[in-house]
Amino acid sequence: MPKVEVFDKALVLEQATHVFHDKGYHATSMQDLVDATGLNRSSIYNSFDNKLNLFMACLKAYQTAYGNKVSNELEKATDSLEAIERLFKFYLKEIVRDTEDKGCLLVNATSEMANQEPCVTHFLNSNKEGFMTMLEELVQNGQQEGCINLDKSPKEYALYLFSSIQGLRTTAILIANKKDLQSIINITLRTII
Amino acid sequence: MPKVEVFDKALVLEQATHVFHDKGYHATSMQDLVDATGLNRSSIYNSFDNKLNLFMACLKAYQTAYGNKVSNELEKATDSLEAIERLFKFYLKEIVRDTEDKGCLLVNATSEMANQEPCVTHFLNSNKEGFMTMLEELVQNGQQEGCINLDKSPKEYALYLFSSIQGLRTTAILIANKKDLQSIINITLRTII
DNA sequence: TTTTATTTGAAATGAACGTTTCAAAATTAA
DNA sequence: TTAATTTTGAAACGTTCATTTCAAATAAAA
Repeated sequence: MPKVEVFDKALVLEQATHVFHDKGYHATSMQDLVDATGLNRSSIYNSFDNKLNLFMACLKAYQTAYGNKVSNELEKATDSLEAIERLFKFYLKEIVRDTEDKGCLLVNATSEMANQEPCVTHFLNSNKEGFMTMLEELVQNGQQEGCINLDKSPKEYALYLFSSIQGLRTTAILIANKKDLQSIINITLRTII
Repeated sequence: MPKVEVFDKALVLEQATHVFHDKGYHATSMQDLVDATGLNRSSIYNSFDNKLNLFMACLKAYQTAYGNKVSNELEKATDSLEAIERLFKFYLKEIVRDTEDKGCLLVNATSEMANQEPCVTHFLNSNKEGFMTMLEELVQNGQQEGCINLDKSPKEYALYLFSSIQGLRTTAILIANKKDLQSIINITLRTII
């Protein structure tokens, strides 16, 4: 009996994500989202309830898409240090691709909303935990393989790398020069070798 | 003949800055600013023209206040490495003081507005230049004094430190733990020693 | 005290905000 | 073909937005 949902939800999320990513949460209006998705207001509210909920769905979609890309990169590596190098290389590539200087949606959400919207804070904390777990495993394996030094614990190095990536993504908004960013990465990685 | 301005402009800027810092630019309404400053709308518009201009004045006030605090810290140091250590210690202190998890106003402005508002972008770029110049001098002196290694140029290390601070300020929004943040700083600084 | 310039208060401006409403269109199962 | 259910479109909802208006209050200069 039901008329079934006709639009491509993944595509709609992608389009909405791009607007949020470009303008931020508060500067994005529902009209912007209507324009970007081509959907009717009613359809958006039918599917996502409200603006914040749609934003949360965009955060999750962004996180998933990035997680998959990162996983693919890591699988190519033959050792854990190379995996970390590939991780940074991947971010550098993303930064260079980002000609609109949008930065990272998750980092931007941290700045704009982490101290204001509990559901965003919760999401970002979970994301941080997952990312930290991945980094810790990489560091631990790297230390066992002998390609990462033992000066600090996997947890400490993981947090250092996490913070470095956050810094890189913010710095890259102001500094487009690829060589400069590569230099930051080189110095960062030399620390753990 | 003129009736002279009666309110304390520095105080008003401080109050307005706090609101912008807490909620971000777009989430802050003129009503919020009226409430926070106690000023009448007309007085605000008389003195600052519009919301964006008031925000710019807040950025400048914040930058000046921070610059002075940083200068005071640096003067206490006996060598350039200690100066850099004091710089990071100062940021850590600021982070711990920031119980509302507001982060850094300038970093937040980079995330929220650098790709949208040309005047904000211009301000943040100037700020970056000034900060980089200071860091470069510190590194160069440190290298001449022999307390910072010669592996990389002053410019490269300065950018690395700049990016590290940006990362620290964003990471600290999600991670309140002082010990963890101190660990990040230790690893960062060990790199240049 | 009067004149002149400025600040203030309070209300009003029109536009934009997120969200709701509801009848019409659309689609599938019976 | 009819009945059931959902999506759609367009308009309207009340609220809030940044900004303007303007008369009244204020204060220094004449």
